[in-house]
Amino acid sequence: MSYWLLKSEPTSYSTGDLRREGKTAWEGVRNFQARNFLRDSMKVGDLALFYHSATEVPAVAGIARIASEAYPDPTQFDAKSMYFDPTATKENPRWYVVDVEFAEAFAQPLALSKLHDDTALVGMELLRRGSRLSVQPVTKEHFVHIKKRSARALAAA
DNA sequence: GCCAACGTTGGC
DNA sequence: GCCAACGTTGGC
Repeated sequence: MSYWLLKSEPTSYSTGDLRREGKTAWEGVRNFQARNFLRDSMKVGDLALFYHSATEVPAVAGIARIASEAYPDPTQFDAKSMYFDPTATKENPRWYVVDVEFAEAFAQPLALSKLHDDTALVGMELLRRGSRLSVQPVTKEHFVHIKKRSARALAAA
């Protein structure tokens, strides 16, 4: 079983949205490295940190569970979608999605600034300067540590 | 809004 | 295959 981190701008899709819907197709990944992780390495049952990016307080806000194998991203074929890709064909899709389902919303999101202060998280891809990868692997140790920190934040609140 | 870092495209 | 130009991401 593997661990991941998924970025989303909360104005576009947040942990609250996932909690409400229960499950969603993780659409719109348009970076090859991120796609390869989705398509080739994610397995049903894997867990992912749900990260809120490009927002006032960037933070890990919850946990999602991978709920399907990868399949072609339907938005690449939809001329009306902002994710439309004219180079993609049904025979030769370029972009993929997995379904993700709600697992947990942190009572108190763990801010990026707090994560930067945490010596247990040294080497985490998210904390690398200039890191933009929207789908990234997370070590089990880092995943467990962040989950524990969120539980402590909950207990302290 | 600024801007550094990064990924992709396309001319050569 | 190189690399400049461009567009995007995302923290601040």
